[in-house]
Amino acid sequence: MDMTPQLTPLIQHIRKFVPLTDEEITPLAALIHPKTIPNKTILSRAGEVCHEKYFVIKGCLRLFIHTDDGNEQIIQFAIDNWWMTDYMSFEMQKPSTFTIQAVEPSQLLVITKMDLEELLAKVPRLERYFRLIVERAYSASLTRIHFIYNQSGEERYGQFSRMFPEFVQRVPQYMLASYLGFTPEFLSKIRAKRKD
Amino acid sequence: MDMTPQLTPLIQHIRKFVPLTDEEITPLAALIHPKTIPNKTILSRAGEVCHEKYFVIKGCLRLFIHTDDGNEQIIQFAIDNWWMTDYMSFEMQKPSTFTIQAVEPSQLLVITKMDLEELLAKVPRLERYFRLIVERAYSASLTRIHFIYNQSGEERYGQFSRMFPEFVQRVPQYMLASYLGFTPEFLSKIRAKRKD
DNA sequence: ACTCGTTCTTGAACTAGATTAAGTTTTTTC
DNA sequence: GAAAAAACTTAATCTAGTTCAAGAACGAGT
Repeated sequence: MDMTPQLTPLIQHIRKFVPLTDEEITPLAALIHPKTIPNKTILSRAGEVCHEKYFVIKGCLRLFIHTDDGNEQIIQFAIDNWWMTDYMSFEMQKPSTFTIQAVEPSQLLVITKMDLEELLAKVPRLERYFRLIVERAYSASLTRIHFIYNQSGEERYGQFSRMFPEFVQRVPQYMLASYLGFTPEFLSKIRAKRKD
Repeated sequence: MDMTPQLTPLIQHIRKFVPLTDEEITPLAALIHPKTIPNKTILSRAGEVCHEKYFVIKGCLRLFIHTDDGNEQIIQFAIDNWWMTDYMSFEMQKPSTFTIQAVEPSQLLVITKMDLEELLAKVPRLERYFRLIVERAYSASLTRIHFIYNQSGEERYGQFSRMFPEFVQRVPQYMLASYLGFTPEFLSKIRAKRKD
């Protein structure tokens, strides 16, 4: 019988990267907490220290920055089975430049900096898990830089909607435009062109 | 007396992030090897598996991708005290999309995938070190995406040369242009404008 | 079902940066 | 130290994407 139904997606995710015994699940369950939040909930605010790390079970988060001209630039989305935090702020416990906010009603798992350190002390194997996770995220972001430099906005949109067709439906278009690095007006034009 | 003079910069670097006893240095010294290479040496080639991870003691590496139109797009530079590898290829042992090449005569420390796994087994604390390193690199690359989206080429160049004034002298301008995401011609114009 | 706020669309005028091509300067090599 | 190769500059033309402005469609709450 499973004592930690909410943790299941995370445990499965961890086991894709490192072995995890049943005893090791105990401290995990003690230190990580489920949290259900409505759309638009702000989890971490620019200017404040980011104290928590979030694992998305279901839903969607965005990490964005306030630009000089008063807009919001979306740097990252997190959907099912992604960890999200401001790594810099979280690790150094310095004020964050980013804001993390829900873009849909979402089911999360949350762990604080303090509890994560305790967890890593108790289950050192997880250092490896988190290393492998970040390595993937880093690789992905380098590839993203390559695409930003070498593809037109239209090509990036095409590729993105081929890779995440359902996702394009889920978030407002102006957020997609922000993430892809162009204006909502331009996205509108791209879509108009494709319709015929 | 120091038995491992070449490892000193790495050991100092590691100790900024995690404690490291003298006994733990022994496996480190046994598995990591110094390597001195001339300018333009190719360390890892697109299409082949990237078997090694490089720590730059002195010099400079670049990681780039061959674009469809036959150019080279520089994704990352590595200078003193940076690790460089194609994380995706190295970790999955799948063919790499990137090429890693020296841009100056360089002094490196090299470790193979196999030896790294052995090292991590012997000194598990290093999992944490490598995690913290990649987290920083990941944060930096997200911030870079923000700058690419929200600053003009000229602003990016200005900021880059303020942050790394010596570095701008060291590498050819067309590489800088490639890294910053515009053409060498445009960089030329920026510089002409600044001269007066 | 109506309303208010949010999101999406369209078009005209504009600009940062690309492209092409030729010429110049600097560096490397024999 | 001459010749070849690599790196940098300049200028004219062109285009992907921005900005601004105004209107249309959608959606959630009462």
